[in-house]
Amino acid sequence: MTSHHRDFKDRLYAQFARVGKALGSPHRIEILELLAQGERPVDSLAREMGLSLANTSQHLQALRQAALVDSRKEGLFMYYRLAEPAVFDLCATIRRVAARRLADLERLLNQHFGSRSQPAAVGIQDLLERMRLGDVIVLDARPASEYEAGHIAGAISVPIDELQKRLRSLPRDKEYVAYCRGPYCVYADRAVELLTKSRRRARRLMEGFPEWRAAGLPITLADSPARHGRRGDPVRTRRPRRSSA
Amino acid sequence: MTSHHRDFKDRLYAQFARVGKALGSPHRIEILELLAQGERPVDSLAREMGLSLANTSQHLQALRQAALVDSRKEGLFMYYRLAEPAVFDLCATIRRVAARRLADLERLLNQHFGSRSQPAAVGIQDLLERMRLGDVIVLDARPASEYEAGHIAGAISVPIDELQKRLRSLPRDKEYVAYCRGPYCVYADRAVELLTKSRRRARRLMEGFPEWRAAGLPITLADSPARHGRRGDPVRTRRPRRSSA
DNA sequence: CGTATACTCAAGTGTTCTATTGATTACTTG
DNA sequence: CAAGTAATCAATAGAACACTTGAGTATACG
Repeated sequence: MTSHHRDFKDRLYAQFARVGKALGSPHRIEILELLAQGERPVDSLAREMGLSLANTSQHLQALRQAALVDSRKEGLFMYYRLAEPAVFDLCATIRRVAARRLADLERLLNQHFGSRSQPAAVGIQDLLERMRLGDVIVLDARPASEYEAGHIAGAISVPIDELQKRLRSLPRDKEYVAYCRGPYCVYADRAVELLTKSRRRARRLMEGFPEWRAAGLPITLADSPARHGRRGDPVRTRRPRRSSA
Repeated sequence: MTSHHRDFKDRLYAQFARVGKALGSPHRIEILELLAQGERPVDSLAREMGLSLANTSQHLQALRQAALVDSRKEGLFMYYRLAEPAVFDLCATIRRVAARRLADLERLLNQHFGSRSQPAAVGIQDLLERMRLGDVIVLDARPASEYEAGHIAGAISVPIDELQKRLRSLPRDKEYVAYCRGPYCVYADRAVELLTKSRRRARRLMEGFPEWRAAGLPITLADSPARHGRRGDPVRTRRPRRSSA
């Protein structure tokens, strides 16, 4: 009975460790954070992360083996997504533990953000309150495809790369709250910087879209599957009829 | 800026992956689950898990590097404990994802528990309700040292190995709820089995002590540091004066 | 039907991880 | 101070892992 019981325990913990193993690679964590924004095809991930296609594919296989992601094929593209909301919880908890306990991480963050002379970040509850009062513009600084896949209800999409040239079309009399992928994403910081330089009041949301969604707050989802073109290309989905462009 | 930014991201995710890596070994997960019951010295962990002392120590170093555990020295013994409650959340989330998504795990559990003809398990809320009504005996089936380190307020300690011989001292007119280390621990199942065989009404608590504590429900903590003797030995703490035993 | 594209697979290589062994350190006790 | 115990350290062999490269598969498109 005892050795049989050992055997059961070993198998049991081996299963749990399958999930843990998948979380043991920096690249795989990054993939999960990206997929938390919405589903994406392999080559889009590979390009963003600077990995080879084959390597990215292999990491995705590893994540699938650990049951952390699912996929769906559409034409040539294989779209991967988080298998369930709990997977994002996993990432968030890891971040929380790391942030609280790892001195190296704190040093790294101080070094990178330390000298930011920005207005304090806004919390999710603060933003909710503000939105109810209606005196705020919520600005999504992520790439357009991520906005399309899902965004905070009522937010406008201004990808960080386009903000500069779209500045003049943005009203001056409102206060801005910019958000992006998460607490460690810099897009919102850059947006706040640009907005502040142009004499607008702006602050960043501390959290990102995934945290907002996980809190069960109102979001707008894509009506059709996400689209991911390469930078600069005209975005193509299935069946592009050039006459209808 | 871009390559510098890549560098930052790489360092950032490397930090998160430090935590993930620590969760990638079955033995380390088991250690964390044991430490969730309360602090323990190295050799006590090693003996329970059937690992060598050196190996166990190394795993603990790995966990410490990932900032998941802390330690404290008392005499010859080095007591390890979870660094913070969020570490248990991590384990619990991993279990949840694995339970929902891994077919292998489901198969393993069916194979091991599948044929259990036991009364349905009780949830934490059910138990709370019952305790308020006062018609239930809450029985802690874990080893005495874990009970001493912390247990559900009002529970009695009946380690599973002693239950058989203590049966006659247990009242027959009450209903029992047995709990142990967690949902995959079998101590409570065995306790229910023995109690049922002796014509008592008994059910197990679905969750274990760590889940109860994580829910913020009332517990009783050790007044003094935990003690872990080897089986059968008289429990020794610091400064044992044989006259006062 | 041929070409291009997105992805996967398989093999190879260098690295990292795990567990063992034996030695060493730290502390307690007599 | 010598002996015993808990734990760590150091060295090592074998396994597992990550990334590359090149080939192979499936789908789309002209």
